[in-house]
Amino acid sequence: MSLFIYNSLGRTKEKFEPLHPGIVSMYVCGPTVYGHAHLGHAKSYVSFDVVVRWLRQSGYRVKYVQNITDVGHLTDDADEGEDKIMKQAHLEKTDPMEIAQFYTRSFYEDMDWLGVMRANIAPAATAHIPEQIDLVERLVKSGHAYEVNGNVYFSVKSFDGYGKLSGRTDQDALQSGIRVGIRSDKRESSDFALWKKADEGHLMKWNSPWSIGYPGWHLECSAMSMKYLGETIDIHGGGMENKFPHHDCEIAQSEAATGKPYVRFWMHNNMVTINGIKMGKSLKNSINLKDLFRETDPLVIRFFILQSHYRSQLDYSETAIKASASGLEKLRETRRRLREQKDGSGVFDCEPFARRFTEAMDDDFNTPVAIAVLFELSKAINAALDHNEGMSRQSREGVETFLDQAGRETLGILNQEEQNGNREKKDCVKKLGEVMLILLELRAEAKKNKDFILSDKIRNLLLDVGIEIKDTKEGAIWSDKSGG
RNA sequence: GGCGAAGUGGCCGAGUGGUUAGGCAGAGGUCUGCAAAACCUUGUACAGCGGUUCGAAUCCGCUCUUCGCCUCCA
Repeated sequence: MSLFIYNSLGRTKEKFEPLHPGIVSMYVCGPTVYGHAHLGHAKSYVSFDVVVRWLRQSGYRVKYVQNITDVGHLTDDADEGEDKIMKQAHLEKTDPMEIAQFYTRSFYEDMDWLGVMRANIAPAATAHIPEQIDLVERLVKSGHAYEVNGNVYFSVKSFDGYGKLSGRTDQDALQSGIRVGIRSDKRESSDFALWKKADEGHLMKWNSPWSIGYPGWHLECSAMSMKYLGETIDIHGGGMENKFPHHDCEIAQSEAATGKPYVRFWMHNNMVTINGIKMGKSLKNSINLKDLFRETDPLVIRFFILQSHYRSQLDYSETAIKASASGLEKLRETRRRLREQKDGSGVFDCEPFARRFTEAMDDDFNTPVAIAVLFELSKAINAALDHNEGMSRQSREGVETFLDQAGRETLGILNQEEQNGNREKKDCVKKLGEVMLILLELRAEAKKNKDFILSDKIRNLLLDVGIEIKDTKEGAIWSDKSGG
């Protein structure tokens, strides 16, 4: 069995083999940190988190780099517009670096809630200015870039195959679409900035051979990807909206500088929409994760995201989230039930499910199908446990191992207990268990005496504080549903 | 205008040339003091119109609609 990945470059699924056997180099475009993360960020980073996890499950050593863009780029490639981080700094009456730091921390906080594992290296653009200057120098020397008035531009004409990723290869057609009358030193309007001279009052600026200024907005990914992963990497991921111009520019400047292929597999994840319209910071319709987490278990959000394919648009609605919450709860319930189950004699083989799960994941990370397999497994497990013979110890352990590997390690959706199990809370949890035993015993006594008013009262009052009691054949069991 | 993606049952959402995706919601049932959970049963879906084919929702063409990119954006 082998892994197939949809490569945006070529638009087909291709068999994945890393450049160096056993080791995968992977770079994913990180966030620009000038505001709190929203649901769109969640979709992107959860999706790539699962990609990394699955590659690791498949036995690869993955070197995963995800940058933090802490330089505010201009809102426009035509030398106009404002620097977003600087703008936010003005708004918050502080300086750009504080803005960047604040929102970087906020970003990681949200990603932690979503169970997104940290990248191996998370380089900041501002910490790699020399590397970026270096790359620009290489391009100037080789004739792919030119300097005018302290600004340096990449000459698109000098690079054959510009636009091959997005399919925008006809530069003349592109030019005609670009509005006229821009004030710029560019030779061609499709040329893009590698280095910009800082205006008066621009706060984030560095010395360079050309001017005191700041790097162009495509540059950091190329420079940092090459520094940490080499000149040719296996996988580069990012949002679809970055195909053009960002990724096409990255390819051009990188390959022009090295003469080698920049990226072997390009992966692009699709957008989150609300009522069919793209969610975006600029559109002011984005759903802030911190707000969302107030009402919804972050892992429900993760599950909701993984229930659709990463290359599909995901339409947000409250009813869709609720449906996901119920679905995930069903899987969690099965996981819990399995854990509390006494040994029986029935034999249960989860191998067919494991095989189908692997097939789904190997088919371009098809998490919706993988999750469907878990639902079918859940049904089969429950049916087996409902049966008088139950499940033998060996069978149960086999199923638990698979569920931990698939649901927890790979998809990251069945790890609630771990999240709740903060060290400092351990003692509390233990005490709660003891207290619950007492309550359940009292309730059992009431039931025995047919005092259903009292037994129901105990159950209802506990439910009010988030503890659910269920009567089963083997007596009452309880679970804490309040912990998120 | 150029480049690209997509239209699936009440909702979300996979997939595919002929055989059940899955989840949520709904209906009926089993179990239960009741509840919850679980299980069983239940849904003649694939935008429209042509064409290819023994057979298409799946391939081709046209039409309609939606969305993304062509300004920063996950």
